[in-house]
Amino acid sequence: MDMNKISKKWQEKWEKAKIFEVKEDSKNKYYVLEMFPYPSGSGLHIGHTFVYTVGDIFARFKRMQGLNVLHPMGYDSLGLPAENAAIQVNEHPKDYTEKSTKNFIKQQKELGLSYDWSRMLKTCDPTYYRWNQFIFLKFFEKGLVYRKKAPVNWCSECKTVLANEQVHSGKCWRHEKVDVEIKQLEQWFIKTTEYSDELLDMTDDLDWPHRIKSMQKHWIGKSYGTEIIFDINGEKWPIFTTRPDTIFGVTFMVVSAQHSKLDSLVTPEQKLEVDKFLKKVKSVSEKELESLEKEGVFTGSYAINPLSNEKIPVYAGNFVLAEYGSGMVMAVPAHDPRDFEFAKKYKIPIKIVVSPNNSKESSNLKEAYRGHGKLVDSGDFTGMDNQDAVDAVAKQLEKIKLGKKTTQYKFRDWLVSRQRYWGTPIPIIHCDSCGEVPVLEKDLPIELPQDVVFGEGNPLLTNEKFVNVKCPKCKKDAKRETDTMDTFFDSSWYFLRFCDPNNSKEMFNPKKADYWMPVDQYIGGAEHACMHLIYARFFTKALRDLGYVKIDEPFPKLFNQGMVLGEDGEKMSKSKGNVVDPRDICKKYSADALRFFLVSLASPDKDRNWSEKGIEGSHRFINKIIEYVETAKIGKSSERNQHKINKAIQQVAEDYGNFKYHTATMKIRGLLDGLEPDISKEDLESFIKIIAPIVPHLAEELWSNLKNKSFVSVESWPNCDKKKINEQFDKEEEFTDKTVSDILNILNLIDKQIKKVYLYVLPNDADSYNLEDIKKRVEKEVILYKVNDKEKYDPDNKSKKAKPGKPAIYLE
RNA sequence: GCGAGAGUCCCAUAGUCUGGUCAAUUGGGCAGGACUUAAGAUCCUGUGGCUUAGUGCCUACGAAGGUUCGAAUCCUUCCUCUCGCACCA
Repeated sequence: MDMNKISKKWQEKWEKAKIFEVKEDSKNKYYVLEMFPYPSGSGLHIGHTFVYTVGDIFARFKRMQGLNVLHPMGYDSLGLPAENAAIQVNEHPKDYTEKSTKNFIKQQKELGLSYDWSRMLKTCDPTYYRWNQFIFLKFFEKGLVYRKKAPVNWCSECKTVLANEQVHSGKCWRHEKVDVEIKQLEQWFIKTTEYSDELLDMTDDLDWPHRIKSMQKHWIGKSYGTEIIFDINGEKWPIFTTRPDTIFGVTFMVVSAQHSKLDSLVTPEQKLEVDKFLKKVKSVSEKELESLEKEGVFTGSYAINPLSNEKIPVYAGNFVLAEYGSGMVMAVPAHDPRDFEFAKKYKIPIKIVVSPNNSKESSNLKEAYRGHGKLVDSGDFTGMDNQDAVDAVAKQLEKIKLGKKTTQYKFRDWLVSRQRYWGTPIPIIHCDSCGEVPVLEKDLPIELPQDVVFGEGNPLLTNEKFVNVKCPKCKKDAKRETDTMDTFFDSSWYFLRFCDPNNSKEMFNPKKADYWMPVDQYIGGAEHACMHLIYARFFTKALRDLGYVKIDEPFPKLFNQGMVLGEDGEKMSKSKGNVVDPRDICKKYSADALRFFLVSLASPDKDRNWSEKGIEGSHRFINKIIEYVETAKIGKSSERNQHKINKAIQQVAEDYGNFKYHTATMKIRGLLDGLEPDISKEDLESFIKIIAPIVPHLAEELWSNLKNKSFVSVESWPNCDKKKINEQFDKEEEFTDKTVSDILNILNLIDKQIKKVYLYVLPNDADSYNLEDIKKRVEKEVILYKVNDKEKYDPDNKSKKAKPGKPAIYLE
């Protein structure tokens, strides 16, 4: 059997018969989706192959279970890497992307993935991204989009700003060597924080891997505390603290060096010092900032402690985040390690206000005390347990209207504008008189102009026709926004577009979205925990509140597949030379062998190492399947076969449904191993159906060889006839194995020439041994007696040693 | 530091939720055998230790304790590893 020919044949037949295309109907729907790829020039890598295989097996299984399965595929084809790659080879990003996408599609088809190709979408098509623009405008109308000058993350390699989510440990998510710089720039933001609470609360109900949920929760990072208002120069400055109980220990304040109102705090005498400090802070990246020693400078201003009325100096510091809380903190060096470090450095007094033993001596304090204790030196609160004081102080502040209990989030609004070409143009026009004016809906899409010059700065600025426009409001000369949208905007709603991908009137028909959504099973890598998965959830909620969808969550179930590592257990990389190209594997062995191998290695959620020996093993197994089916005697199934098949129908279904493909392959191996040649057509067909989700091409071929006209891919999963399951057969297998093992063991131990093997079994067990099988395996003549057989040949009187499941043995 | 997860017989992996049927699944490797002129493919067997005509015993599922008649499986503590977040006040 030429597997490659077969694969191609069936791929063509599937496509021609459109068997994976679906419409809304009365059947129960099931939406299976793998995160769509970013099509790169280098083609599909083995990791892609793996996720799509994982998703495809699931989709195929659900389809066979009779569900109306939507399984679409698309391409996240706008974005920076394509732009950069295209520039490097001196091509236009559009042409470059088109080529890459074509290549991806070709390779995916070669894997036999059961997509509804009629729904294929590409985010770089204006027919798609016009709806990005539409959504942007709707968000704008609703007040979910705004422009603001803020300290933002800048990647010098990407030459654009980045969202918070795209900064990983101070580095650009795409350039692990590039430190992100903080710049003050005017940028577009999406008010993702509007949904902080809902995003946080609803994570609990999601059927997602623990760690993804915990990562998201962390990312949103809700903390409960108290807002306290300090008076500085007659102005009210709120700060956020989780430790209001230590308010009497505040000996200084620190405002972020990036704080927009820092200037107003700096006195003329301190201006020089502060400027010097700011210059120094500016030149360091966020990453360095983290490892850096805490530094600061006195601003010259003083704050008034609302409870003690003490006058406390205000510093500007490099360790306070401008964007968290109010960008200023109250510093309690005795009870906070950061404040302690700072106070020691600048010789600021340290005042103990919480003590486990009433001690107030701070001069020999080695580190901040963060434990519990009684309040000391704390006015009316002195003597109170500090945990009780958290509430008591908050209450008191509330009473005098200088504070209140509140919550804070780490989560920030999403910075969506990018100073690059290959993205969705932001549909806004800047007018000197009218300000930021949204493009009219009828003017959408704002298409990306082809004619631009790539070089320094945003290429879109080089197309004057694109930039110079009339203001939609006052018709005067105006400038088009040249920033484009973050690529994550595109992927935040593509799953909705799949419900109605060719609609040119609406972004999707609401009824269709109602039918298909939510995505019943989403599948993808963990790297998107705090990026795509948060944005997509936000979009769904925002679109719900705009009336476009009815669901609250797009992906109630998420499955994270593991990584495919190189043979050496390292991440595959060109420099390590451990890269495996799926195309080569397909050619050498077949798509089915690759699919089978990838899922047979380990449970799909775990990492796995590539193994050349392993793929050979899978290839061998596939040949074994072919060999069996071709030599099977079709007629009536032996009872043992009926038992084995029916048991497998049940067990494998359970494994497929729970992403336990690895154990499914183990059971399939076990099944084939024990199948006898005599089998009914129906049982043989069941066997083919069982393997079909993993090795679909082979299954179709075997299926059609049985003179079936239909596609096994859309046949229904076989019914398990429980009456046919008879554990006696498993017992027999076990007894037989053990007996063979025993006989061979004895043969090994003695060196007599043996011709005959006599077995003496307990009468009850007599049917539990497969004598033929034993003969074949020990390659000797075997004679079996019941122990109570009067006529038996037993010169050594061995028969008395027989036990349940264990015959007595005599050799001669 | 905080959070999530994991540690099983040469390697990988199943079993852990629902304790006994577990020296423990499956693949790979290795070893022996069958087939073959030979090789390959295929098939059978073995692969913790000692021991034995198929037996029995010991040691074992990261370490140490505990619960139990009984633990790879439940509880406690510890160690190691992986991943994510990280000056969030």
